[in-house]
Amino acid sequence: MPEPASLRPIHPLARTFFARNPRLVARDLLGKILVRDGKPRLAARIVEVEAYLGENDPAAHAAAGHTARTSVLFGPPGYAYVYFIYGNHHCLNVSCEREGKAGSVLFRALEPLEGIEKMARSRAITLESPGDLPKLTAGPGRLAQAFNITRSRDNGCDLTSPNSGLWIGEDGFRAKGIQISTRIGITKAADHPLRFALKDSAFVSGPKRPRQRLKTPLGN
DNA sequence: ATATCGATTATCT
DNA sequence: GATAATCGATATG
Repeated sequence: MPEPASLRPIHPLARTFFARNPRLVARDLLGKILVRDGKPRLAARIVEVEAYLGENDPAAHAAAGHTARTSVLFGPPGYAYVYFIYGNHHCLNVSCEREGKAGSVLFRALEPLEGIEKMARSRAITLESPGDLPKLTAGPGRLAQAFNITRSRDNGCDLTSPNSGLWIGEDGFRAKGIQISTRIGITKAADHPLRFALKDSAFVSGPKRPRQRLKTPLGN
């Protein structure tokens, strides 16, 4: 698989970026880049995220209150909240708001940019065509596996600092179209428009054609 | 000490 | 579209 042409330099985001309402952070994270330093470095553009609004959001883990598990969510903004789900998968969030006020953004899908072969090895899949690329990072569990993100290794790490080895940056890319829809895989508070995706990205998770509730026009 | 369930994925039909 | 797999956090006794 060919590696894409070299990117513009990637600069880390400031902590103030995350010290806001999760919906704003979620929207603005589209087009930013998740980086895992190493040999080679891994980099992938954020194309799908979901906002979780904290203690008053029944779908958020923070609704359980401040426990050992949710501690990072109630801490300062810009830190990784990693949880383990369904006995198999890790998922990555970044904390938002401020110390004492929970809120986070779940990373749901990425477009691979650098270190694609390494991601494929971590995912234990063989890339046979460009059409296989979404299998690397389309879905929260998949992207965590591609980046070797685990709770023991990464929970609580500072995503604004390249020194942590896992961080979020920007390269000047401007998101063009943004698709807003309801969050996936939850039962509580399921009907709020808190899922954000880059329109027309082939790397977004979930149904290919976003479930169209179009009514058939009369006369067809 | 034990039971429940989940911010998912892969693999079927 | 449906479902099995799998385990840690949490609630309850």
